[in-house]
Amino acid sequence: MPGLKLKYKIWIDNGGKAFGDGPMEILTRIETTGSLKKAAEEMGMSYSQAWHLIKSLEKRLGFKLLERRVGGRAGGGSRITEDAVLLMERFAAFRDRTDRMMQEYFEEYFGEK
Amino acid sequence: MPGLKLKYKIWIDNGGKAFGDGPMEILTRIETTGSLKKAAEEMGMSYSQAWHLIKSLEKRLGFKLLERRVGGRAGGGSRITEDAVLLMERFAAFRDRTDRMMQEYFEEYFGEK
DNA sequence: ATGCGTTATACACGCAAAAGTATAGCGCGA
DNA sequence: TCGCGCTATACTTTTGCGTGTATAACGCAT
Repeated sequence: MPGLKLKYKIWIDNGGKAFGDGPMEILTRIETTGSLKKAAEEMGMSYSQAWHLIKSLEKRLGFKLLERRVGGRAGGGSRITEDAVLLMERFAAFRDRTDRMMQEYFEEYFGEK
Repeated sequence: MPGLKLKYKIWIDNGGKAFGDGPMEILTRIETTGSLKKAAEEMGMSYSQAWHLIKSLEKRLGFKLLERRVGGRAGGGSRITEDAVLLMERFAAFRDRTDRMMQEYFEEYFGEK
């Protein structure tokens, strides 16, 4: 069976998607740009979509991911909360570890050789 | 973070989904019913959807999953091939092993305790 | 030879989810 | 006090996919 590859999606759930790789990327970009709008643009997604995403995540997680600032010279901006940082660290560690294991197992069961 | 659960989807890919839990269930039901139509009905999916699914899987896998019989007393029927049996066994073993590992790791990183 | 139940396949439809559009509010700095 | 750029949110549009419908072929049994 040549060419077959393993693919998978992992997410944290609480009555719907509460966190995953997509949110991870958005939060990372908010961290560097200081703005939800800029983060969305970088990822080629609409601001409203990104906003709805963050909103639903916060609702399902039960805590805030962003500290918002509205108005001001630069119009405002957003920064990620301490809770968000903690969640991102945990998720990244979990995801990296499972990824290594999965690839190893997959090779074992479906590898060429 | 109470109530948070791990969810994930795993599939084998070759330019699109080539195998996963859905196909696994269909094939299992074909095995017991001897019919793609009956298997689809049991799962509450339309025959055309089930047929398209099997067709695309076979195309991506590069081998046949079903031995079809058209016509005859009972109208015909389908049985799964030896290749399909082998694939199902491997996938089930892989999936069960990864599932145990993932739950264990998730508890480690996100467990209450 | 006729009917029945299955496989085979094309085609049209509906609906829910995703994406875009529009509009309002905010607050600092010029 | 005016404008700019961001957050906030409702509303509209689109699109992809699941689903149903229709039609044909097949072959065994009666």
